[in-house]
This record gives sequence, C-alpha cells and structure tokens, in this order.
Amino acid sequence: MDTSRKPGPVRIQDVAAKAGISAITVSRVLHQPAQVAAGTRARVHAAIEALGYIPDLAASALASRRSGIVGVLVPTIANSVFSETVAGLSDALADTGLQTLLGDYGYSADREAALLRAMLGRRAEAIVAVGLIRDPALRRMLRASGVPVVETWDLADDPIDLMVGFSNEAAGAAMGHHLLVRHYRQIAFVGGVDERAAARFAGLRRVIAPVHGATLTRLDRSGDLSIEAGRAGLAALLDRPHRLDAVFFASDVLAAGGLLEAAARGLSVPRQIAIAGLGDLEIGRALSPPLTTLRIHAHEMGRRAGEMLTRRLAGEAVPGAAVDVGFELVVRGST
Amino acid sequence: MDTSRKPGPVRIQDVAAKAGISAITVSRVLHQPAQVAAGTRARVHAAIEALGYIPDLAASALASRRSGIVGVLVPTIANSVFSETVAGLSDALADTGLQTLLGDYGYSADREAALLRAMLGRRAEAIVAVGLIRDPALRRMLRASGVPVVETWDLADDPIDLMVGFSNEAAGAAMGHHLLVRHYRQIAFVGGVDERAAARFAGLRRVIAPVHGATLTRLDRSGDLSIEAGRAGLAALLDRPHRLDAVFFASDVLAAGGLLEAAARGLSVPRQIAIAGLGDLEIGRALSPPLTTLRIHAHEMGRRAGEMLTRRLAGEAVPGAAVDVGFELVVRGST
DNA sequence: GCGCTAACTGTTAGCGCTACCATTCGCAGG
DNA sequence: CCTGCGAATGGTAGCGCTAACAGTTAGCGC
Repeated sequence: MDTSRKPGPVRIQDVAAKAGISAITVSRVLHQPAQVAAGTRARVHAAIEALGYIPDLAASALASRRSGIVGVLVPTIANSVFSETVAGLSDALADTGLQTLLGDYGYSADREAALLRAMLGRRAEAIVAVGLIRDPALRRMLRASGVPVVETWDLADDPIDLMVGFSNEAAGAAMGHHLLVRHYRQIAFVGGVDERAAARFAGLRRVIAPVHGATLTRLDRSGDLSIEAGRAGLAALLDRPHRLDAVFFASDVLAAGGLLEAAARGLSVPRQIAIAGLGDLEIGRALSPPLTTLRIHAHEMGRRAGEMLTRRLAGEAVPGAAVDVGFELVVRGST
Repeated sequence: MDTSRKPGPVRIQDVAAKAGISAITVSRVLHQPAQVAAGTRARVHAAIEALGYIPDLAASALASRRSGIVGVLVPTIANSVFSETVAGLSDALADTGLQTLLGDYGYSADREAALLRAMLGRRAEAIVAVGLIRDPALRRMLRASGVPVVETWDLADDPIDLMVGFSNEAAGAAMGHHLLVRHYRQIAFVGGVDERAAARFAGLRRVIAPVHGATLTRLDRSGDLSIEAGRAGLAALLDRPHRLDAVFFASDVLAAGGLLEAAARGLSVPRQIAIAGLGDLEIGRALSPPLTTLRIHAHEMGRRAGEMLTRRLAGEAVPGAAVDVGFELVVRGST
C-alpha cells in the first residue's frame, strides 16, 4: 500500500515561483492575458504545463465572487425532449465561460429543493428550470436570492423572473382544431396527471366542446411516459363501449404505444382510429403510419434561455416578460 | 432599473450574531450537530431559518479541503442506458453527502478534456467515467491528480484506477453462440465505429468464423444510434446480393429500425430474417416481434461504481482490479 | 530635462468558511 | 479543596485565489 504523502495539488504560488513572477500575474495570464507581456505569458504557460497546474475554482469563485456556474434543474434527464433543452442551453452558454451544473430531481419535490439549495450554495450565477418551480417556499427563496431565474416549457402569469416556453393550452387547441377539420368527432385524450397535460386537455376541450355531436374523453395514465403505458391507455379506451375515432396522446412515446396497440388489434390507422402525439420524437416518425404530432421547440427554448441569461448577466436590462416560442403542428399519416 | 445595492448573501457570521454565539458553532451545527448542545442547536436552526442562510459551499470546500463533488463524465446523456448508469451512481451516493457533477461531452474529445479539467478544478473527490478515457494525456493527468477514478461500461487491461464493466467481446460471442444454436449461418453485424462496437464484432467473429459454412459481414453506421440508421443499415445489407439470415445490431435502437425495415419490406421476422439488439430497451420489448437482445446491467454498474468510491473515500483499501458485472442474453421472438 | 502616459507587475487585504488548539464550566473522585 | 475529565464553545489562522490599488519602467512630446 502506498502511504507516501502527496505534496497536494500545485498552487498558483508554485507556478509563480517557477516562472519567476508573482501570483497575481499568473492569475492575469489566466483571466486577462492581454494585460500581460507576451514573454511573461509564455513563461507562465510553460510553468503551468510543467507543473500540471489546475486552478482551484472554489478559491477563485470565493475571491472573485463569480462562480461561473449556471444551475439547470430538470424533472428527469431521461426524457429526450428535456435533454434537448439542456443541450440548447449548453450551446448558448458555450462561449461565455459559464458552465452548467445539471440537477435531475426525478420529479421528487424533496430532491428539487435539495438541488436548488446546492445550486444556490455554490453561488450559481443563474438558474434555469425545465418546467415551473411550484413550491412557493422555493419560489420565495429564489426571488430573495436575487439570482436570475429562467423557467422554461411553460408559460404562467407569475414568473419568478424570466420565462420562455409555449402555451400547452394553445397546443391542445391546435390539435383539437386539426382533428375536427379531419372530421374526427369521438375524441379521447391520454396524458399524465401533471398540470402540463391538464393544460393540453383544457385547450382540446375549448375547441371541441362547442362542436355539436363531438365528444371528448380523458384518460389519465400516471406520469409513466412509456410505450407500454400508451398501449395500455389505448387498450383501456377501446375496451369501453364508447365509440372512438381519434386519440391525442400527451407524448409521442405514449402515442407510439397507441400505434402499436392498434396494429396488434388489426385496427387500421387512421381509418378506424386516428392517433396523434406531442413532441415530434424519432419513434413517431419511424413507425408506420408516421405520427401526426406537435413539434415543440425544445432546443430553442434552451438556447433562448441561455441568451436571455447572458444578456442579463452582462448587465443589460432584460424585460421579465415571458417569451412564447410557439409550437408546430406536424401532420403525418396517423390522422 | 433597480440600482439599489443588495446587502449580499447572508453569511455564517450573521447567523452566529443572530443566535448569539460564534461562527464556528454554527458550522458545527451544520456538520457535527452532536457536538452542540440541543438548545444552542435549536437557536441556530431558528436563526438560519429566519435569515434564509445558505452556506457558501465554495468557501466551505476551500477551508475544509472537501468539495463533496463526484464528477461524472458521459459521452452523451441522451443515450438512455448511460443515464441509467448515472442514476445508479446517484442512488449509491445519495446518503453519502456527495453530489454528482454531470459532464456530457457529446463524444467530443475537446469537451471531454475541458470537462475533466473543470472537475479537477472544482477538486472533485472522485471521477466516474462512462466508457474508457482514451486520451493518454488525460489518463496521465488523472493518475497524477491522485483522485479516485472509476471507468465503467468497459473492461481493459490498464485501468486508470478502478473499473466496473462487462466484456463487450464476450457479449458479442454470446450472441454469436445463440445465433449459431438457432441455425442461423449468414450473419451480419451493424454497429458504430467505436471500440465498443469493434469488441462486440470481434467476439461475434471468434465464435462464428470457425464454423464451416457460416459467413459474417460487418456494416458500420457512423456513431448515429437512431432508428433511421438501423433501417438504413438493414436496407443496405438487403440490397446487397449476399444472402443473409440474421443481423445483430449494436444497439436496440438500431435493431428497432431493422425490425421496422423488415416489416416495411414484408419480410417475416425471424423466419426470413432474424434480428437481435443490445441494451434491452423498452422499444425492443414493445415492437413485434419482440427483440432478442443482450441486457446490460447499466444501473448496477453505476451503483457498484458508487459503492467502490464510497469505500475508497472512507479510507478502505479497494483493490484496483476490474469488476465484471456481466450481461444477460434475453431471447425473444425476433430470433 | 521634465512631466506625463501607457504598459506591465507587485503588495495588501480580504472572500466565507473550517481545522486546530485553547478555554470555560460543571461535576465526580480523592 | 484540588485535580481531572468531558462537554460545550470560542479565538486565531489560514484554505487558494483575486480586487483594488500602488508602484515601476520605458517612451514620448515639448
């Protein structure tokens, strides 16, 4: 067993000594290289290289009062649309020297609070949340902290700070409109129990309810966004005596299950039953018939969030208003 | 525009003053509550609550020389099997007070190096990598840093430190064996150009090459692990004059594309063409026929990595040997 | 030559927290 | 009464880095 004492990590002082200058100059080479003479700069770089110096970012953050961190709070990174938003944010932040600190809370309120606390503890310069932050205590904590916050994927009346999303209600309405235009009248909605799904259903209902002879059913599958849940959802609907000619699923993954269940039952899509989803995921494009869906600009939401933050952190006054990035109806063979 | 000066975040000193005790005692309430009298503890908690105190973790890390961070390096978090490994790690670390810092390098060597540097800069107490770290310079940097490292998802002869994975070569061989037993002889492999896929192919070849009358073809789709790439892969193979009765895809996602392409061409699976994948993803279970696949213990690899680290950080001497968590052949209808 | 500016580098004093040691207090045992 | 001991708390001195200011030097115009 190796019991030799490591001399510990190399410090800025060691680099300075090796290069024959003072610590502050090394710091400047790292952060404002233009202020340092070319020769000195070269010697410092050589010393850094030779010693394998890696600056201590905790000490740097403490002294400079800039952590360089943006906290990103995600209900689950396993959902590919959310990871796209994270990717969009990372892209937007790539050139800013800001690093994202990803926190996946797995839809658990406790973990959400803990992660937020950790982000504030690391003095994140901004927080981006996928979805709204619901807990009033957390909202208060964030407001009090004065840290810029961007909530994405939803639009609400009382943003904590900034907001970039789309209207789930309008999305539901758009799909409802499409289904009506295609002469579907016995319509069902399959989604989770979250508020986002509720808003989509509300939009759907707003459009469908006034139409004479149209019916609308709702089936809640618990938050489980799996193909299997989609199959089970369609199966449950079909096993009811109620007539049905179109089903709108709150996610393409669920809708894929719907397509597969219909195929397993020998139902022709869309002739006997129309199926639509949301998200424009690859699985919906790949199955047959390809899925009518609502394309959500997940990547762009992340990008816009990053841009808003960058401007805000640069001192520009970014109006706190919510940005609506909209969505897009993509009509394919399944309706 | 609001130009009022914020009083800045609450510091430990403010809490101490409010509770009528010294800063160090507040620190102890947070880290070694048993050492503080119950009454004092209560007063401190009340003060923390009242002021909304959130400890500065950068300062804490600097003073205590413990960052509480475990860096996790992932080629892409969009691949669900990798996110499962991350989840397994998080589970194992949940009670340890360690927090994961996730870095997704999108298969870019530059970003990999930058992220690793950032993790070491934050003085991560350990690093977990999904996949091997290939760049010799990075390997040297990690070895020199003395930070515990766990490489997962692969087994190699020269781990940087710890290692928990499975043999991709053995996995390929197991699938080859299965296909031979089922009397398939004209076999193709579709995978990426990465070393992991290469190892799977090598295992396949080891088993198949010696068999008289058996043939083996390899088709590389660039790293794109999409359903569409799988379809295109099977299409390319079928458009060759060469006979073919089984295809092993390096991922269930690719294999799903294979199943769909076969269906689109009216080919019966597995009668006219057998299809197998790797990963045991939901999509393989959902399609028809369900996919024969190799189940990889992604979650367990993360969990084991976390356990090894926890023991190592607790001072136990954990042998540097590689842990093989194996895999499992799951035979379903597609072969 | 002088003042003046620009370019470069150094000194000092913390950032907010905790390790280390010291101190205080109450009480059991002699 | 003193000693010894454990429990509870505090003072001091940094952790490694950078902001703010302070030199120092060279070059320039007059």
